[in-house]
Amino acid sequence: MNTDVKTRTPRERILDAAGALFLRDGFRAVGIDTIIAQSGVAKMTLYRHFPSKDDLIVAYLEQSNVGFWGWFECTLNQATSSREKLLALFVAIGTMAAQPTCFGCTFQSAAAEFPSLDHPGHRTALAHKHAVIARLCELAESAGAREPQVLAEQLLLLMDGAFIAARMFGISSPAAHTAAAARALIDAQILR
Amino acid sequence: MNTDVKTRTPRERILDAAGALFLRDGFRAVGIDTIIAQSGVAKMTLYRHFPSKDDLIVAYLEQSNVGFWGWFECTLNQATSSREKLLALFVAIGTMAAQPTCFGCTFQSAAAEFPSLDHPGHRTALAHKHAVIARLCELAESAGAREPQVLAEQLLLLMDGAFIAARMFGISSPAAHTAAAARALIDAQILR
DNA sequence: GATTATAAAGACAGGTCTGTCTTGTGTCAA
DNA sequence: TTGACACAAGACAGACCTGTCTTTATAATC
Repeated sequence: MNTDVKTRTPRERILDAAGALFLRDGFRAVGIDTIIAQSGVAKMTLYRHFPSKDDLIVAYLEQSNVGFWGWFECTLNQATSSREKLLALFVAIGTMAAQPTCFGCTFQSAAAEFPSLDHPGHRTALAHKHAVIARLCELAESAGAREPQVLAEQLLLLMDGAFIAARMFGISSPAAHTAAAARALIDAQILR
Repeated sequence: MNTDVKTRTPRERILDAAGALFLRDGFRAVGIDTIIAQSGVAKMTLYRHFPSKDDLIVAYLEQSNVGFWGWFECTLNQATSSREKLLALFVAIGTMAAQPTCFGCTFQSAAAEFPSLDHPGHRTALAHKHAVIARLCELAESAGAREPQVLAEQLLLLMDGAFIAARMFGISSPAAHTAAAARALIDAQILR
């Protein structure tokens, strides 16, 4: 990552610093002062780009969403058939979530820390999860699942279980068995 | 629930009020003042029973743990064979987690809000999850699973996925498909 | 009845949080 | 050159947080 103060705009530095801190420590636990110290930016600069902390949180979640889909589609592209794409995805999720350095899913954290469905952070996180279900449903349907929507939602449960395990367990995380579990769910829905 | 101030000790009232608030709003979001207002107890009374907020959080988690195991074993007792016990358990989890009134798993929230493995709240929550895995492993072994530990950890992923879905989604939660997913995981490990 | 323990009510201190304001500096464009 | 703008640095206000202290009332025990 390019950390040069000169070649990166204040907005980028703020979002990167806030993201790393939010992901690691949580949204409520990280204060504005910590973010400006970490990003080397003045407080007024932060509040010019993001009128409130909630606005910063939403902007960070939207940036994370973009990054997520880049990783997601890149992982799918490592396989050819839809079925193999799903399997490859959950191999990647399991591998990532089983590493002790993984902090879990930031959208889960946002929804958990801001339980109200009206909170902009919760709404952004929920929209992300709905989009994931929709994309998994496309893949499930293309792979010939009997009930694509059901398989998609089952796989989301598994994916989110792996991410929360990544946050709870350090080493020896149950997330190591994500891929095998996904294969069982897929095999139960798609005849080979 | 008995809400009579007279027939319940201050300690019980504190734990019940704190539990409801922690579960609904999160640990950091709920302040001591809110807890004492909700439980109708003086601040010094709270601090006499629980020297710090962290102590209160741990006491609440331990009480939740006891309640969880009561519900858990009671649910298992509705079936006879180990295999049917597992199925009944995940039917119950799915039903509960799909209701909009479900706030998810408080141990997940504790671990997510206190990411440090050293934090007493995180440690208590993690111990709970390890105990769940151990109990699921017993059941899986008794049910004849090829790899009981693997099945137990896969089922925990599913269970935690259902709980986080309960917290993220209001209505139309993917948790509705928990039971079917559990059945697929169990069928893949246990020959009928 | 006297003593002791427990609890209610609330003031208080010290810290942290978000968000605003001021001041000074550098940069770019007209 | 000059005006407009973005930014750094930091003081500041007001709210909220945890935890302590004091005062008063009540209940149990000797």
